[in-house]
Amino acid sequence: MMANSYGRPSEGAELVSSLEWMDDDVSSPDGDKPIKVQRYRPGGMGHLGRELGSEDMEEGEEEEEGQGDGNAPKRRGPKRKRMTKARQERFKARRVKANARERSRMHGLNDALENLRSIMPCHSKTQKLSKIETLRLARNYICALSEALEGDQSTESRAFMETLCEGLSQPTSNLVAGCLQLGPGGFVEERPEDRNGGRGGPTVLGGVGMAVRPISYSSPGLPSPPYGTLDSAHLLHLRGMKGGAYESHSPNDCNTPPYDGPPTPPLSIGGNLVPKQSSPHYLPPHHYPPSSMGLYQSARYELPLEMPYDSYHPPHMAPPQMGTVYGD
DNA sequence: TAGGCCATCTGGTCCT
DNA sequence: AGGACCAGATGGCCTA
Repeated sequence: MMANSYGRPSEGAELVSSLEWMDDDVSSPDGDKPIKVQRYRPGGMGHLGRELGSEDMEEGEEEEEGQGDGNAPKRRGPKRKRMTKARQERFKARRVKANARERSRMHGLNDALENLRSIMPCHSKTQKLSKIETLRLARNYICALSEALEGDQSTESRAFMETLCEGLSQPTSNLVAGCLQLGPGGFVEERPEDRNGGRGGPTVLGGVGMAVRPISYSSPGLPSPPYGTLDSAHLLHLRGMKGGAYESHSPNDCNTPPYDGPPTPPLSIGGNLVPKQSSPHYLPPHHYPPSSMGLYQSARYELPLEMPYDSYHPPHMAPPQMGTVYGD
């Protein structure tokens, strides 16, 4: 079997699946026309001569009407046409073409998704956002920019970051936080507490108008990383709470249902991956709760990093510097 | 080994 | 009839 770069079956793999199926006729609620229900039996190889359904019967074989299990209800609906060799071939060809079209369609969809990724504020070629996270982030990005345009918030504000992180998984939130902190054009100013070994994040000055620091706060009752601070993504757990500050009432507003997954650590900074050990604040992956494996997968990549490890501090580490960096 | 993500195949439905 | 779109199912890959 041919395999593409993902190790998946590709061209030429048509008509091969591991499904064995049977047709059942079930009356629709109005009892009018029957609904064909396929019951899958995974793993069987007996499908190989059957994947074309009843149309793949031996030439000249009549439909199984009245055959087989005598207790089985008679098939309703129009009698199927006899399957000739020519029909078999046409059916196969049609299926092969349909598969190719479907592949092509999905590739187009993926290309569009890749284009979307490329304009996301934390686009990274080494740490690819999953499809669902790309869509969530895109939505948040639009909302955040809209609010910024309306003058409600600055792109440097904490609110902007919060909007951006709404509904995202913790790793993605951290990725966004990291990228906005150390994004292109920005530079990191080492603060005194950093030099003294204190816990503090980098301060971003200048840049592209997105110098945003993730929020750091204590949160009783919520799972928290060992270092005792949380970034803005943890606010998401409060958003869905009844009467909470982030409760959403309108499907049209920019609130996003909270992401229910457990918190996970930062993995990327400035579009690159966090080094596995070099940062004094780096927490090895096995210390994290298992979630959002998609981004973990990217941890196998070993960067390249654009900044020295020593200057990196996970977003969690940045204590609030209200009034210093934020726009609000 | 479990769980997340993904590509692919497939049949159904709708539309032209 | 055929194409586009969709959702379900499946298996591969990867990481913890």
